Amino acid sequence: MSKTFKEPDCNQCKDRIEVFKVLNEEDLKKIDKIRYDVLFHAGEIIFKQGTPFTHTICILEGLAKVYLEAGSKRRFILTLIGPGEMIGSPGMFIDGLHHFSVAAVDDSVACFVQREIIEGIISTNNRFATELLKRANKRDIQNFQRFLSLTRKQAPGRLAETLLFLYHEIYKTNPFKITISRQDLADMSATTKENTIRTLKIFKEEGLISMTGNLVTILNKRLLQSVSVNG
Amino acid sequence: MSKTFKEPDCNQCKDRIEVFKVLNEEDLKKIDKIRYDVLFHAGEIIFKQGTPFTHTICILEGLAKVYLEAGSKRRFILTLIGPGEMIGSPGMFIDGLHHFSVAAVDDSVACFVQREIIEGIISTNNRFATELLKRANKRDIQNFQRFLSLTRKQAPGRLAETLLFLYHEIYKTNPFKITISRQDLADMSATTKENTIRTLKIFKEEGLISMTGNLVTILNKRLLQSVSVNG
DNA sequence: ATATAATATATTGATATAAATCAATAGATA
DNA sequence: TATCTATTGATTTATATCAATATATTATAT
Repeated sequence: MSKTFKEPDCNQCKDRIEVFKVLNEEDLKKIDKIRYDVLFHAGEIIFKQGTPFTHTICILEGLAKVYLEAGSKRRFILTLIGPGEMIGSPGMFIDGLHHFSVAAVDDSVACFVQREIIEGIISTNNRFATELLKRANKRDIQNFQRFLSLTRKQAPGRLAETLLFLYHEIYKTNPFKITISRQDLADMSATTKENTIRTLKIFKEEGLISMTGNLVTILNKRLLQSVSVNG
Repeated sequence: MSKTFKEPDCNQCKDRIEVFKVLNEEDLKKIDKIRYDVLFHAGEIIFKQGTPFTHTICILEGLAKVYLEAGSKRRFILTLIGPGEMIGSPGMFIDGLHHFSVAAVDDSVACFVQREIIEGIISTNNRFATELLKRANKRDIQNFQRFLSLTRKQAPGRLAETLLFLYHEIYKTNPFKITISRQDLADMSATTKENTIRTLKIFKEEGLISMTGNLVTILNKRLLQSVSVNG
């Protein structure tokens, strides 16, 4: 963790972060007053699972991974988050703890807002509460998809899904240069790094993708999608 | 689906359903006015995934399973629900569709409340909205646990978890007579019925449980818990 | 700045194993 | 009697694990 600074104002985020669109002048002022930005270097931890949940964050620049850990074993990456999303914590209203860890993948700037401020707005601005409920529902639906992926698909299907997610949701260009490691790809696809590498090789041999170093090109999106869907 | 009737009033549910505790007189009146009960026989479907989400339900009597389906393949049981919980749908505020199916396991009575009424209360009673957010967070935390179970534990660990869930959350006595099938046990543990039966046999041989027909006795809870935790 | 050492990440191969699948039979329920 | 659920056995297979090497990245010293 390094530099603490403060510059972009909240109106920018009102435009680009879905749940903030319903905030009024007053709400934004409350946030703007106490918010601050922190620069994280690639690899640094932003939130640690199990620690007190004191602030929500928004990634203003860069990319972060949100993941579950348990014991010393394997990690499970819930999602990657770039600019445009607020990261709260399911610990809000429950035990006041973080239930996942968040780490910077690229050098990233995160905006910190005290949890109490957000809770206050929830209790006074009903549209905001409703917006958060909507977001929770979206997350539920995504989680359901994830359950089906984990129980019905085999590893190649899940890896194909991960690659399409990276293309559609994160890097948005083709080809794209991944900044996450092979281990991260594995942790997103619920498999091992060895298996991931082997499967990527097969994808290359079958002409689904090309991949040199960290530059990925999706060559046959239709087929990749078919692998993703049919498992 | 059979008999439509109406008798118990909402005050009973205000006491026993967490999210209803914050409802005021007026809210309860709105609900009481339009609610109705339906008796479902064991095996009958209450909600079908993909159909319009028109009513929330509460199970007043009996037991229901909430599950995901995809294609003709395997099902994934998200949870079992008895009296004391409201079943909404993540389709609320999103696409107005059900994203899971619900079926009666035992003969069950379900109370139906029009979705619009619930949505109306959300928009006027902030405490209710907050209560639902809290519930969404709880669900998130449970989902995280589930993700870890699916990715880190092997089948015996997940089955042990299922048995303990049945004991702690559903039947609450020991021994308990399960009303769900072996296939259901498998669908809760993300494995096959054959594997489930074989693993139950091992649990019996190792003195963790005894099981004759559908009567389950947890003999060594400590060890069963250890299997559940360590996978 | 450049070379070299040290460390982390990526890759390939060989092996072990949990668990799915297929198949047949037994038992329970309608 | 017929149909659905449960059980046991044999076989296959996806994938984890272990082990070794290669490549890339970072740190350190000259």
